Amino acid sequence: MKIYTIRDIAQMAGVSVTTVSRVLNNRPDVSRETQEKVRRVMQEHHFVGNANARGLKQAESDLIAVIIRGRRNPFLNDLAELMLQYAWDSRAAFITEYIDERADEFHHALRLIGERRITGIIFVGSRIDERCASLADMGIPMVFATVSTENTAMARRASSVSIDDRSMAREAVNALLDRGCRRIVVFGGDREGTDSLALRAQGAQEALEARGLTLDEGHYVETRLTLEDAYAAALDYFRSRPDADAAFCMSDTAAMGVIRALHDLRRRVPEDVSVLGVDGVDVDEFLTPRLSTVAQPVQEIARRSVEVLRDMMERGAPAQHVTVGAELILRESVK
Amino acid sequence: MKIYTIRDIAQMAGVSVTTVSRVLNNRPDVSRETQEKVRRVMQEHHFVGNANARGLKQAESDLIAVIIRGRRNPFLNDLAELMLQYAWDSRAAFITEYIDERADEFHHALRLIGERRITGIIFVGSRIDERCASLADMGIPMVFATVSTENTAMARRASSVSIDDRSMAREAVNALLDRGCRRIVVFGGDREGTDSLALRAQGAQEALEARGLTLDEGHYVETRLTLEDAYAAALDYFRSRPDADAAFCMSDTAAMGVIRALHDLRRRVPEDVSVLGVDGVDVDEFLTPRLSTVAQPVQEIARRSVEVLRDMMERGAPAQHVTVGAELILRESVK
DNA sequence: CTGAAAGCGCTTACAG
DNA sequence: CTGAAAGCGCTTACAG
Repeated sequence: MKIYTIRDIAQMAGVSVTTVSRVLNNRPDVSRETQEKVRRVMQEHHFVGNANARGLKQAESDLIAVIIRGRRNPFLNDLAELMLQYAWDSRAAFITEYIDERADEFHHALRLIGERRITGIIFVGSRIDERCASLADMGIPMVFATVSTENTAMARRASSVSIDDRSMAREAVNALLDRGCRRIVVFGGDREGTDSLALRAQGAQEALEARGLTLDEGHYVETRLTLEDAYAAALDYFRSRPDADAAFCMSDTAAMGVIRALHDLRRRVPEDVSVLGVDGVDVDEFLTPRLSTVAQPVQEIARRSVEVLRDMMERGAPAQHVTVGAELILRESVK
Repeated sequence: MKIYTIRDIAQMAGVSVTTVSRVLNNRPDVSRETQEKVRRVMQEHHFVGNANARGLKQAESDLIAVIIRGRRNPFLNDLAELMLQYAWDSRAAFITEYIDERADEFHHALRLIGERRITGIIFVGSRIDERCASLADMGIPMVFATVSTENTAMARRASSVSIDDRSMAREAVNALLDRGCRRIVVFGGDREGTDSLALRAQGAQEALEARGLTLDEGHYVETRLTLEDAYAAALDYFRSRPDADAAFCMSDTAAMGVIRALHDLRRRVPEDVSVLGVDGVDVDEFLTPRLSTVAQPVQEIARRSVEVLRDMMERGAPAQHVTVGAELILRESVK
């Protein structure tokens, strides 16, 4: 078995490389016989075009990069998977690039632009890095999925598709309050800034304040939203605060860690402490107790992100900010 | 902001493109001053080389593809992640390619060879497709991670790094038998063939037969190893077999589905039914009950896979078959 | 230590 | 409908 080039195929089919290229790209201006002949030869020899050569020459073809923060985040993985599905019928090619949770997305994006000449970017689960605006200035359309850039300096240049994190968090905490919980602890990330986690912290605080309660530091636990870190943070918190009666966790993964910590402290979920997560991943309903969550509409976020990006790429549409609805799903983990 | 080429840099630095290329590739034969000058210009302009052009020309550079079956499998994701870490200090570049669980890996590999001119492949969690041997004939070294090709027709051409699935399964079932379980059900995949799942089925059967028990069809449940399918299969099975006292599941994910089904049927784990999984993913110890498992040594599999592949690529080493040890970890889900 | 030139495998005006 | 030729941005002998 050998790797054939377009030139080999041309020779074997008795046509020019130009013609083979045309067939390869499904151009209409090739006679049916020629087309069939070339196609037959290509198939016989398992011909696959060299993407490097194609990418080098054909700079105007669309190549979209989906940059995903964290290979091990099931929610983001699901989202990326769905995007690729929605992208399937698009003329553009998609490549996925996983970056470390703490990596610099600006740097990675810049590299992909130089190295692979990508022409559009979807950031999945990224932080908001204002430097990315300079990429938009290069004429690279981009959309941030799951986080809103609407109230940032790059609002007019970078699109975003996200839930309304703030009102979602308000609603979530309200649900806990409505069920009689009063001593609510929040497990979240950095409260500064304008990213999803900061907005959720604000929403939670607003809900509490509306009922005359406060979210003082002691009831806001800042942690990475991983199993390990959330578990450790929860163990630590609940040991000193045996009276807490509910936990609002900013990811389902964090909620799992928190629940395990509560079990270890012999506190029952939901009888003693109600636990509510965010994201809505598959595993939620297979846990014991089944995990309550604020489910993000993954399908819709995926679909809209691809649509918005293509609008920008194909029609030169301006940046848009799409807000999609989240759904509060109460299961066994909430009383 | 503009995308600069090596030519732009050469012009700005007052040298030839050849020299810029040399600096870019850290060749020693460039004077220090020239080197610094060029490097400065590159940095100032955020220069990033075009990977297409490089890949087109430099066919002899090493590009390794890690082909992962299933984007949503946490175990395989972890494995891939670790491989990339071990690969970090290697001179070769790695690209990851996720393929659908039921996709044709041969086809994908062939495409990558043609499109990207990859020079080595690691199949992560793949089935054994004998057609892949023809890729080996093209001189593309390959290693199958997590599944052994030792007793297949491609043993001499494709390496593999895996646990001893058969004896591992024997040991797992023995552990259940030792704890007094007698009516053991196995949730696994296709029993035909020589892949990991078939080997595990054999091992389980051997363990039972050694004690005069049999693994007849009724106690072997064939299912996809997903949460949903394992859950449905378990619900179905345990409804008609209320006397089963243990379940050996061929993945931790499947075990989670099985446990949830048992809860729904009001059967206690482990008091009524012990449950044992395979893989050893992070989430296991955060579940309730904590999941017992046969942990695969991910780190070692990742490291050895990269090593074996590099041996083949750099030293032309023949195909090797590495067996790594699995570890039985008994936690709360087993009585 | 440095540069001019050929060429990797394609695509795309351009000409017929 | 078809082909000859230029060129995408690099790397790499080769010559100096």
